[in-house]
Amino acid sequence: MVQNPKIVTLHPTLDCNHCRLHAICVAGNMTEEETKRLDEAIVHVNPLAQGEYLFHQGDRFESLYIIRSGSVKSFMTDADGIEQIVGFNFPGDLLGLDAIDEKYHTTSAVALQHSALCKLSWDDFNKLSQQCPHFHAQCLTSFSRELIHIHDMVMAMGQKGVEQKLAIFLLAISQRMKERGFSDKEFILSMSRSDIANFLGVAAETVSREFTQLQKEGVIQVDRRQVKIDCMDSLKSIAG
Amino acid sequence: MVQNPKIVTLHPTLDCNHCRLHAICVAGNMTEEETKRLDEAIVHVNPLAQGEYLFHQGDRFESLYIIRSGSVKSFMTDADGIEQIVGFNFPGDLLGLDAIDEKYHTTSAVALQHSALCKLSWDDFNKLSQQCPHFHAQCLTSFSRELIHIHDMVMAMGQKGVEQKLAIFLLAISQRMKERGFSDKEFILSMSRSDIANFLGVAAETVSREFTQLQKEGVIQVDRRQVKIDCMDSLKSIAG
DNA sequence: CGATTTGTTGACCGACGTCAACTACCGTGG
DNA sequence: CCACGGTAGTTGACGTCGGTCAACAAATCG
Repeated sequence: MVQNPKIVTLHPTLDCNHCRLHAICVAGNMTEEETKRLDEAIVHVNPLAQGEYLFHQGDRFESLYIIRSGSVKSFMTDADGIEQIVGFNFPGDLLGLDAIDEKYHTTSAVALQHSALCKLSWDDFNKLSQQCPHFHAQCLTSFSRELIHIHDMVMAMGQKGVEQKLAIFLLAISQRMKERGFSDKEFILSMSRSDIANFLGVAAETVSREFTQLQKEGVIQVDRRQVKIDCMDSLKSIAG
Repeated sequence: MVQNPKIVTLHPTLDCNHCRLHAICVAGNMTEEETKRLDEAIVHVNPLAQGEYLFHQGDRFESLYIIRSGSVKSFMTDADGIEQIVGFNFPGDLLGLDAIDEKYHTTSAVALQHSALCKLSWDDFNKLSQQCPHFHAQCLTSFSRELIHIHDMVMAMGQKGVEQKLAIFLLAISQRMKERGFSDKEFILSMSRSDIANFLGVAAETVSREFTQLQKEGVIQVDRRQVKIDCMDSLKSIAG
């Protein structure tokens, strides 16, 4: 499933100081002393294969996770078994925040591809955020960013047509690729059409149609999960 | 605009120890010493009239706010001037969290009725969360709860029909009323039909129609903003 | 009291969902 | 290596849910 190592894979490293996610991760912007403490608390769990769960909705809350490589989808399931993907997560992202309130996970997280993860127990997290001001600040930032992302998504879902939704989605992925040092013009989607459709609140067929539509308009080129953005400006103007 | 003081208004009190929001507020679950510190940091800003802004999208981030009485809507405006309400906020809710990352507000907050507020500067917030473990924990909880709320909303927007959306909305309001010690069966909506519509991502006329529909089905009684839930179970089964 | 805002209801229409057929790809085993 | 079945994605035909436009009613305000 790792379709293009050059683009998608980050080489896992052993400690936070040498991790190439430093700039994005909660572990960024910390003093050497703080980083050392974090390193001691972080556990490198076994990598997940595609389709494996990081945690299930309803699981007792024990730890937060940071993605080191790969990608993950977070989704919730309602009483009728209907699923809604609430986010796609990439290296550097902090997972499990939704479980803090109720002490059990309110979403499930499943690997979209082979993914490596860092685990940080809730106890250690609390100790660290008490003892390390920079870590505390970084966590709040991470939390805030999560809110912003989902607000953008709500805006898209509530007010935009399908073409706009898809443009917004592609731009969001593009942006995240860029932040992580990859091409923002050409990348491979790690999620299926139906994942995208579910995330955007539309039918999978509609996503298909809009992909080909955007291609016909010369804005992007698509071949299955490979995407190339030919005209970023057009895409942005469609996104509105 | 205060349509029914018995239901909507909370009497502002002077210090957190005697505030009746203790159970809900970030100020809850704290030691006496911690509460004292918080009290010193909290500023009781002038109450807002209906329609007044607490902050505007784009404003520099300086403070967080806690609602003491009344209610507030939070919304974002995109480049085209299209608005999307991302949440309704009630006494005890913490506002401004979305501004932590970028250091400016990414949403606007406007009072839906005469509302009293507590202000807590970002500096003081950081000091408090370093010095008061319980406050720190409460803030994270508050943050997490905010995420859960918006996840529920995304689920509704993405996967549900209009009748379901409205049922879910009413149940959410009902729940929040209950948490705050009011009737969960009978309450007054502080927001307009078009606010509800915008929040749910549908047309205002559609909200109107669904209200009358739910009334015809004998599930609720509606008279403008006054709502009475006659059959909570039916409402829940509609919400799915 | 008229003016304005807020909410309701009806008629019509279009964007998107559903159903179905088809194609391309992927992994497995012969 | 090919045969095969299963999954993912595309495309078309058709139906419908909810949006839009418009008229009206009710409440609020000056």
